[in-house]
Amino acid sequence: MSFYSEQKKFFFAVDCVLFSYDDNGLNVLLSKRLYEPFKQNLSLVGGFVNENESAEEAAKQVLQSFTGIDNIYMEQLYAFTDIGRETTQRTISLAYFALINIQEFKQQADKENTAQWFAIENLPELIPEHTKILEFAKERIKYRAAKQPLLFELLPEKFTILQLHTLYEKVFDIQFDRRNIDRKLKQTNILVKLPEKDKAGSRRGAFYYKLSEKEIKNFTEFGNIVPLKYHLSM
Amino acid sequence: MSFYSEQKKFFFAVDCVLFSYDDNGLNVLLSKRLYEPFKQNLSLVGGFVNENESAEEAAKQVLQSFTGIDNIYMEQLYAFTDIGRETTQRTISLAYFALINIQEFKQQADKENTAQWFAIENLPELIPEHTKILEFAKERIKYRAAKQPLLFELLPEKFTILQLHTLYEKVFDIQFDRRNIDRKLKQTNILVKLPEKDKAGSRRGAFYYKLSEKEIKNFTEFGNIVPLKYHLSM
DNA sequence: TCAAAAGTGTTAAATGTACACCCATGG
DNA sequence: CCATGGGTGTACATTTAACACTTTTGA
Repeated sequence: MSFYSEQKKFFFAVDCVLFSYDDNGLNVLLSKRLYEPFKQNLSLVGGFVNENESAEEAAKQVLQSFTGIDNIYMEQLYAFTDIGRETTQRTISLAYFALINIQEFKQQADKENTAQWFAIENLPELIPEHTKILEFAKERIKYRAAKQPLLFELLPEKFTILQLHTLYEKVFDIQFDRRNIDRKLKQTNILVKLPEKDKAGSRRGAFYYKLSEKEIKNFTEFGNIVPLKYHLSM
Repeated sequence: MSFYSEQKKFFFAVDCVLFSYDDNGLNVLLSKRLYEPFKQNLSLVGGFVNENESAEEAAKQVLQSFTGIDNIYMEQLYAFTDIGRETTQRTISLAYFALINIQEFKQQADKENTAQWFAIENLPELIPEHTKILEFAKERIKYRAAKQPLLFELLPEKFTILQLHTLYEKVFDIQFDRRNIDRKLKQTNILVKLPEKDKAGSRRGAFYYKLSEKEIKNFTEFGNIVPLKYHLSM
């Protein structure tokens, strides 16, 4: 096609901000870069998009290759297209945002063994663009968590209300009144109380809950799990 | 760079959903495609990204070339990367969303004279991907209009409260109680009442308002200009 | 003087938030 | 029996939305 032949072509990559959650709070997966520029530096996990796949497929593939997990929650974040982002070759980067339950993470899936979790409170220096992408991702997780049942992606199947509550506090970096947030969470009806208790935290024990498959289907939005003033707009 | 040389490259285009507003409601600018595939079909205005520009610059350039306007409100919408979107050549498309005051539109800026406004209620058939992009844009305008002072971009500098109110109704396709929305709009303090009146609509005449340069700087969010139930999340 | 649109206030309901006490249990 | 975290309810403040009458003025 003559019209197309006049046009330039670009490298096209995906960068994934993969979050997990543990006692340190939120973590993000970084890996050592295996190629220039910034070879050996830590960076978000990513890869080039191939001819025969969409960016979404490429991102899924990246995540699968680093974690060994197949069906990871993932959404498109933002496209970064500035020139001179990387010094050697101009590359279009499409950022994705993803969440996993860290208990399902399989380190050995990462053949090169270059990937490592870092607490988001204590990150190494990244290339400026990745720092920016991370900022977008931290906004996005707060934005969604306030409105949608998203944070469950970070927890095991069974969890206590306190675990969930604490997760909200870590994500928002704010303390929430236990009585209010617990009640709101329970009122959603997307939680099913299990007969078992987690006895680790107290003598009395706290009941485990899981997501209700049935209710989650019809469920659309939280009525303000977190106080309105902490809601973001995007 | 040997690593890069193994990677595929892609065409990279921007597609812009440019909205304007008049008595017909919201309009979108479409143009006849000058190249295959779908040559002569109507499509969103767009263009390829050049080597020496970011996607944002490319989109600004597209909008400027079709409208003659320089500083157009614009934001990134979503990247569409599916294979087989277009039949001949695989192209990555980054969609942008933009708003103008139709009174500033200069038809003659469009050298090929291929661009035309269409009421969004009455659009011709577009390629499926552009239909999808438009859906994203219609969501986005509602999402933002509910929270941010965005719709002013569609109006002339001076406007009446009724014009603004009607615009909200067209965007959301809902009737809003005049007493509530007018009061909320005025309470924001981002509106300045002008001494002049628009006498076209009534004997009494309705005061013109304009945006307050001063207040708009500090302004962040509407407290629910439109009822909460009409808010979207993205 | 009247028709037609502009302008404005009140109230009831729902929602959000602050707050404190009892419960169950294992040691 | 008591220390520890688990579990729950109430009341007040704020926000939201429904609703209707008065004003202005040109013809």
